[in-house]
Amino acid sequence: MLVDLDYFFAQVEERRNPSIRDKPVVVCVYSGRTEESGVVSTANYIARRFGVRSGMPIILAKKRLKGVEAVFLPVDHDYYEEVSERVTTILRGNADDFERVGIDEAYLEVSRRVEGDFGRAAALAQLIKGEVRDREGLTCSVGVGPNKVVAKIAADAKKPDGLTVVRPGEVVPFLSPLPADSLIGVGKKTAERLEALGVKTIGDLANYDVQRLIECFGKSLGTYLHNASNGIDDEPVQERGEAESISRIATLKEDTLDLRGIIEVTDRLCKEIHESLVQRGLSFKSVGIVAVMKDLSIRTRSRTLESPTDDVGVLRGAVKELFERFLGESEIEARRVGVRVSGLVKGMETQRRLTSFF
DNA sequence: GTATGCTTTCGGC
DNA sequence: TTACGGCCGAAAGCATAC
Repeated sequence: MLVDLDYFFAQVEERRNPSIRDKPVVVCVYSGRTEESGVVSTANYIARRFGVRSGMPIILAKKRLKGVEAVFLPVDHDYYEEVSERVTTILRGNADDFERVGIDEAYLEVSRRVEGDFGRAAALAQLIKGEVRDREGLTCSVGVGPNKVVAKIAADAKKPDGLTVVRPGEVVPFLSPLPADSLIGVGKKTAERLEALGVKTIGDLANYDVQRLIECFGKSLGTYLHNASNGIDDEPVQERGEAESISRIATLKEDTLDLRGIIEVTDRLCKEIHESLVQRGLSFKSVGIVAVMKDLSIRTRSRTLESPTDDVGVLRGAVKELFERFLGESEIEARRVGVRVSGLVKGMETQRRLTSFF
C-alpha cells in the first residue's frame, strides 16, 4: 500500500489558515535573487486548475493567476516536517513493515495483517485515511496493489482524497493504457528515449523485447522497465537508514565565475552542513561541489579525503580547492552553488585516538 | 572475472 | 517571449584491487 499526502505543503498551509481554502494557494521557494525569483514547490488543486505546477517559475505562476485572488506563501519546511512526523507515526502503527519515501509519502506492507485479502486491505486503507483526517485534518490518496510499483501508480490514479485498489488479476489491464512515464524511474530523459523507440504506454513497454531494453538502457534499468511494465516487482518494504549524504545549495545574487564571491556563499553552506553533522554526531569522507550554470545545466565535482573528519576547516578547504579548479575550466557563469558531504560515518573516536597517538 | 570504490549524472519529491 | 529550488538516493561509467 502507498499513502501519499495530497498537495502536502499547500494542504498544511490551508489547515493552518482555513480562510485560504477556497483560493488558489501556491507554496514557493524564493531564491532571494529578486522579489519574485524562485519556483513553485506545491500548489493546491484550485491553483492547478489555472495551470500552476510544481517546479514552475513563480513569475509564471503569477501570470497564470493574473486577475485572480491567489495566495503565495514561502515554504516552511520545519513545520511541514513536524506534521509529517506525526502522520508517519499514525501510518507506521498500521503497517507490518514501513518505508517512508519522502516527507509526504510512505509504503505500508499490510499483507500479514490482512492475510493477503485485498478487500480487507481496502478497508484498512479507509481506516487509515480516516485516522489521518481525524487526527491531523489532512487528506491523502492511497494505492493498494500486489507490490510497490503497482501501489504507487494506483495511488496516482485518483487524487486528491482517493483510494484505488488493483488486485493481482487486474494489474496488466490497469497498467497497459498509462503513459510510460507513469512508472517511477521514468522521468523526462528516459521517456524521450522510449518515445524514440516507439514506446508511449506501459503496454508498449511490456511488449517490447527485453534484450533490446537492456541494450538501450543497461542491465539494471532495462530489466526494471521490463518487469515493472508487466506489473512485476519484488522490492521489499523496509525502513530506510540514516541519510547517506548531506547537502546545501544556494542561489547567487548574480551569475558569476568569481571565486571570492562564491567562497563567501559556500563558507556559509559549509557552516550549515557542519552544524548538521555535529548534531547527528557524524564525520564525512567525501566532499562534493555542485554548480547550476547560467543556462541551468548542472556540473559537479567531488573528491574523497584520506580519512573521515568532522572539521569545518577541512570542509571549507576542500570546497575552495574544488571550486578553484572548476571555475578555471568553466566558460559559462554559475547561477547557484552547493556543497555536499557523503561517506558519512558515526563519530570520530578512531581518528582522534590515532592523531593524538602520533 | 569479480568485487569494490570513486566521480558524475539522472530522477523523485 | 522569457521566466527557474533545494534537497535526497540510485546507478552508470570508470579505475583499481584481488
